[in-house]
Amino acid sequence: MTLGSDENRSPTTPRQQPTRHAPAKKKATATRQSKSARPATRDVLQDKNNELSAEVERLMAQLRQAQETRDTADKAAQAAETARAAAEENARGAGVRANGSTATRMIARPSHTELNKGPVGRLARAMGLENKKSDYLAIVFVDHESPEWVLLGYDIQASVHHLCSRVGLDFNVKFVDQPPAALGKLFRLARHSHPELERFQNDWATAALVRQYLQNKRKQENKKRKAEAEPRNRGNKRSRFDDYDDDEEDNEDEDEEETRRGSGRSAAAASGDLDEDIDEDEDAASDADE
DNA sequence: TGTGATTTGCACATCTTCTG
DNA sequence: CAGAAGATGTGCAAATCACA
Repeated sequence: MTLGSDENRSPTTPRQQPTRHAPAKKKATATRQSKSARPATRDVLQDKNNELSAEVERLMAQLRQAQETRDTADKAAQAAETARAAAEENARGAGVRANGSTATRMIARPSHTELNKGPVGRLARAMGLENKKSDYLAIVFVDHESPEWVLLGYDIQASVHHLCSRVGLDFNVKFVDQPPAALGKLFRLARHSHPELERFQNDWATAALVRQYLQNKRKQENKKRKAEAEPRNRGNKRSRFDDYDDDEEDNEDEDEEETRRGSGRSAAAASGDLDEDIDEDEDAASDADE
């Protein structure tokens, strides 16, 4: 669609010869205009219309070009990603073969139903570690050639738990509400610490560990809070006239809660050296990734 | 487009394991 | 042995999917 074009004109309408100063269309429309219409205004509007048409054409061309550029870039990125994945897979395969362990294959996330099947050890089983409790629960020393890497001597689970606080996850917040940046950082660090975690598509195993950990943490927090509230509520029956004090205490509780949350959040983020550690880890991880 | 089935994530309760 | 920490079972709500 082009504004001001002649496309919509009836084919029966004879095209008038354009003059140098007054285009045919203008003349044709002018004859149909009422006498009260001002020719000067019409000309200005028509000029404006033509200008806008040209602008639209220009922007459409720009858009087409941008889309083409983007498509090309997308294709290039996709090709690069494929090549990178293939190279990683090769390297990993070579490493595994060198260690004499089993061949690597990506482990897809099991469905909820699948995960819930069976008596115990759902997560470990889903991760393929049901027979390797040593990997899942006991200590696995990672190859630590990089001296700045500090997560040594932790098992997968402990590493993930440790990373939860290190990246500053808020234990009062649900998994889905955790900042994506923090989770991304956690996944990256976990993969760097335990390369076997790379086998799990989209870090679902790490996510499951984090989810479970957060759940238990919240449970413990709630339990603590209940326990704290219990003795105060018990034997503390008040009359209706104590409303004022009640409110004040409620406020105190809220302040306490806020402080607790704040300290919880800042426990990981507030200490400067911890942040530095995380940054260093991140750098190390990204270096390693590259 | 409405509806039933399935999946997913969560809270809560309970059990198991570990630790001092 | 008690308490802490982690794992699991159950039920619920919301999201998603498949189908008439």
